[in-house]
Amino acid sequence: MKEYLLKLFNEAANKIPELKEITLQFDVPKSEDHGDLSSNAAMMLSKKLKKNPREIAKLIIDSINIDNSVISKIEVAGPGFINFFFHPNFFSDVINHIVTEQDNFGRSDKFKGRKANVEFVSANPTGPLTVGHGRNAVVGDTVANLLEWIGYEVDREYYFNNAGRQMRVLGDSVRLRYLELLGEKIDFPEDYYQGEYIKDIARLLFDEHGDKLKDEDAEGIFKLTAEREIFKDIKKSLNKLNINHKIFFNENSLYEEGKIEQLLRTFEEKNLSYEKDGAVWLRLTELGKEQDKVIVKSTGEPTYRLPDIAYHITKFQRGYDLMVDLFGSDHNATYPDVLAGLQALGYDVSKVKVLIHQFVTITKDGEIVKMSTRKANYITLDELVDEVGKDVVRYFFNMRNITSHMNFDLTLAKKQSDENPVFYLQYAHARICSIIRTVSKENLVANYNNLHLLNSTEEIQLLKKLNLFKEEVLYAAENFETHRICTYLEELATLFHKFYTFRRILGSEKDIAEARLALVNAVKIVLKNGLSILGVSAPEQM
RNA sequence: GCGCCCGUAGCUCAAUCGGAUAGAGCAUCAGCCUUCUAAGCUGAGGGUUAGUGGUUCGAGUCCACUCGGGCGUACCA
Repeated sequence: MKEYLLKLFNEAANKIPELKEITLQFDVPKSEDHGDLSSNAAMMLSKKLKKNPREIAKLIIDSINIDNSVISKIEVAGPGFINFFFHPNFFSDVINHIVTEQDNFGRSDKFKGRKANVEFVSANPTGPLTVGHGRNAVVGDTVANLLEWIGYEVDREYYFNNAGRQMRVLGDSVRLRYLELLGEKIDFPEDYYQGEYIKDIARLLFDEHGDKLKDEDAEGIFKLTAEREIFKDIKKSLNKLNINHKIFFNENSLYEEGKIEQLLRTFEEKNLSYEKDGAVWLRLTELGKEQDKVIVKSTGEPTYRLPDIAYHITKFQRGYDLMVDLFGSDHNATYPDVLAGLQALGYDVSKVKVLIHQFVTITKDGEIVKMSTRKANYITLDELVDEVGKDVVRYFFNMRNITSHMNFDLTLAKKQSDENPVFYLQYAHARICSIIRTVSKENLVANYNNLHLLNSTEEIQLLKKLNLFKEEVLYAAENFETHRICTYLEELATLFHKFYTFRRILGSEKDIAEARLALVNAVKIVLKNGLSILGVSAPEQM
C-alpha cells in the first residue's frame, strides 16, 4: 500500500517540486474514519509554500492520478491530512500471497546478503542463569529471529570471561567446599559464591578424586571443573527455551592468540594510551569523554575494557555488517568506553548497536520477590521455565519494550486462563485448526477465487491487519523491538475472535463459506509465523 | 553530585523518526453457549499522560527545570 502511494506522490512531485524536499511518510491512522493510510505532506509543506495546509492538500490531490479500482476515496481532513481509502478488493489479495508463501510469509529480503552478529546472555559461568538473564536470553534470541526475517544471515554469540578475578574466586570457592568435604575446618568468605551448586561441584570432584586434590591450586582443576559444570547447566537452561548459540567466544582465547598485547601496542603506537601511577590509561578525554580510563591496572592485569575492545575488533574482522550487543542496565556505563576505543582505532561503530534492557522484578501474589546473588537467594531461569513453561516465559519477556522496567507476575504467568495473554493467541490458532478439522468433513474446500465476497466489517478489518504483517516485522526488526510482534498478534487474534463470533462458515452459502475458509487459513499462517518469530509454539488444539 | 533508563486508567502495559477524539488486557459491573473450541464475544464505568514552563500548525513523544523510582558512576565485569 505504502509503495503504491509513494509512486503516486513521486509522480505528483513533477508538478509540485517542493514534495521532493520532504521525506514522505504514510501512517496508518488510529481511527478507521481517517482512512487506511494518511499523509501529512501538506502540513509539512505549509511553511515552505506559505499556504494553508488544506489548500496544499487539495493541490496535491489534484496532481495525482487515481485509479478508482485501487483507491476508492481521498479526502482532506483535520488540519490538512490527506486520507486514502483503499478499495476493499485490494485487501483480499493478501490471502493469495499468504497461502503461496506459507511459512515464509512476512519475510523480506531488504537486508539479504548481509551478515549480523547478535551477542547476548554472555553471563560468566559463575552460577546458574537467573530470571534476570532470562529477559536478555529471550529478547536476544528473538531479535536474532527478527533479523533473519528481514534477510540477515545471523550468528548468535555468547561471550564469556574466564580470565578474571570472578573466575578465580569461583575456583577458590569450590576448593574450600572440597576441603570442607575432606573434613577440614574452613573459613568461607562472605563474598565467595554461596550457592549450593558450589558444593555439588566439590562433591563431584571428591567422588572422582577422593582427597588427592587437597594441595591443588584454585586456578587449576577447581576452576576448570566449575566452568565446565556450570556451562553444562547454562546450556541446558537455554536449550529449554530453544536458544542455541552458534559461537561461544571466551576471553582467554584473546590472550592466547596475542590479541591483547597486539591491541596494547597499537594504542601505544597511535599515542592513544599513556602510563601513570604504574597503570596504562586510555586517552578518552581526547575522544570527547569526561575522563581517561585505565586499561591495564598497576598489577599488570588488564581491566575489562581492553579485552572487550579486542573482542569487538574480532567481530569487525569477521566481517559483520551489523553487530548487536544486548546488555542489562547494569552495564550501561561500560559500553561507551569500548565504543570510543573502537572509534579511535578507525572502526565504523555505527555498525555496532548496543541494546540495554532494564531489570526484571518478580512479583508473586502481589508481592515483590527480593533477590540477592551474594546470598544465593534468587529464582533461577530453570525454575521459572519448569514452573510456567517455555511459551509463557518467551512471551512474557518479549511482550514489553526493553526500555521499561518489567514486572514478571508469577501468579499471572502460572494461570492457565484468560488472564494470560499467551493463551489468547494460542487459543486463536487452536480454534482455527479446530474449524478446519470440522469443516473439512463437510466437503468444504478453501476457494481463493471469490475473495471479494469477504466484505463484512469483521472480514475487511481482518484482511487489513493481515496486510500489515510484513511491514510490522520489518519495523520491529529494524528497531529491535520484539514487543511489537506481540502487540500485532494480540490485535490480529482479537479481530479473528470477532470474526469467529459473527461470521460463521458452516451454515453460510457455499461460495461465502469457502472464501471464509480461505481467510481463516491465511490468519492461521500469520499467527503461526508471528509466534515462531517469538519462539512460541502454535498448538493445533488446546 | 554526575550519567543512562523510566513515570500514561485501580493493576500490568501500548501508542509507527511530533499527528487527528491517548488505546488494550486484567480487575469491577451488566449481558451472550440446542450449530465451526465460552481460554471467546458484546456493552458500561474508569485519564489534567508525575508537575511547571518552553519550542510549533500540532506534544504522552522534543527542550529546560522540579518531584519520584531503577541502574550505574573502580586500577570489578
